Amino acid sequence: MGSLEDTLALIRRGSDEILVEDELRKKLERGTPLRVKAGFDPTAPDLHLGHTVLINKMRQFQDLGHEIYFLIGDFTGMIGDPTGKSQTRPTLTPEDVRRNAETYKEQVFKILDPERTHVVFNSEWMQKLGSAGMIQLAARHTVARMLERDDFSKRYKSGQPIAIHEFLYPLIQGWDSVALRADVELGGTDQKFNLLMGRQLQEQEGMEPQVVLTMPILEGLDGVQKMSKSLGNYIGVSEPPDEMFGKIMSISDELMWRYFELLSFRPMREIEDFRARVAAGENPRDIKFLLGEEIVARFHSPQAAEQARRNFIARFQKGALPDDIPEVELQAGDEGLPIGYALRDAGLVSGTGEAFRMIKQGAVRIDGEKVADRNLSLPRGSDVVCQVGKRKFARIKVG
RNA sequence: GGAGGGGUUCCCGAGUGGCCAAAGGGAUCAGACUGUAAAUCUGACGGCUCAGCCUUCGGUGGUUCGAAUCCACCCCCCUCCA
Repeated sequence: MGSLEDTLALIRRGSDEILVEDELRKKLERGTPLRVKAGFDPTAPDLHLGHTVLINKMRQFQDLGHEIYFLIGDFTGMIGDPTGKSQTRPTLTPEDVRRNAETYKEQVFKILDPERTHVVFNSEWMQKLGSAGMIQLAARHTVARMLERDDFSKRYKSGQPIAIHEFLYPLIQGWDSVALRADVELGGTDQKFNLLMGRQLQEQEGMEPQVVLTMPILEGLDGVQKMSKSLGNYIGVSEPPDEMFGKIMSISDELMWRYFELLSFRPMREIEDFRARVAAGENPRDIKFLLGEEIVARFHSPQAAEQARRNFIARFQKGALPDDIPEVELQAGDEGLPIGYALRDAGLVSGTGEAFRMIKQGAVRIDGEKVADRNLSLPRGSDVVCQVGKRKFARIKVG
């Protein structure tokens, strides 16, 4: 480890805000490992790259020798974090929460060192708190102050419902920091309110308040909304290499720089150099290849990354078929299998209505030949590759 | 508890008796152009082998030849007052 200033610079990289940086400096000066907390709501069973922005930062703290508390909000998960939501979220059943939490644990260790990570569940102390304790906790904050939170006030002003239990969420998250005696809490910028709650509660408990470090929210594939499972604009860390690579290639050039900044481990200096090269006329696609390879290598392997790039080039630049086309065996009557049913049953379209629409739009190909006749039937014994649009393929065998 | 406003297709949001499967926007999908980019343009966008038929406008029942639109009751949300 270098000097204190080097450490601070490293921590600062990519972060949005550090509250309060002087306090962090003092904590670091003590030389003892800090207790670093980050909480995750077990609502989404799959981690995506958006989550990894934060996890990467946790990893960084870990590498600096600090103690990481990976908090799974199994208790709060039953409430559903209202942050950034325009409406009340449905609560999860204990079953959902438990199952999702398991998946979280598996996936997070693709980045964090399991040996040096404390995985904790907030139900541990929240269950003990009991209803009386919960009421005392609720008494520590006022409605007016709660309504200061941007999304609450927006919802309130625009006439959207806010359920009372949603007010409890920030309080519980803050109480988690008390229970863990956290020195630092990491979270997305949208978590700022909740993170600051921890400082307040810790001070009330006579503890030194935690330092709050916020990380930017990663935009999803659309480049506008935040990456999230429910919006479908995400890249999951468990996705197959080709999928992961392809999704990265589909982002806009502008968004690529954002991804470099938040997801790449390359030094900023190197990224600036890429920018210069693109400005000088280099095809941004080739730079995007580098990003795609780095990400795939992180979650799979360097070999998989290279293969993904080759597959991508073969498929989209040279028009080759993907090599992992799903096979479907379908039964036909004497007259063969009508194309509409074939496409539907192969899962290429949602129904025959969509099948006909796709045919009309010229999106359907069989063995590379464009299909124009909606009354076409696949005869028995057919073994053909059907394609709908650029991305959906299936090998259909008719029996 | 009282008064008022509202619940429309994935989302937002028009629509107050037939011309409504329901404007417009967003999202999405497809085609063109490309770098599977982005942006843009074109088309589709409840279901169905589809020039037609079937099922939708919080729920249930009613009025009517005909209801998203009118009536009754119920459920839910919001605002103000208590």
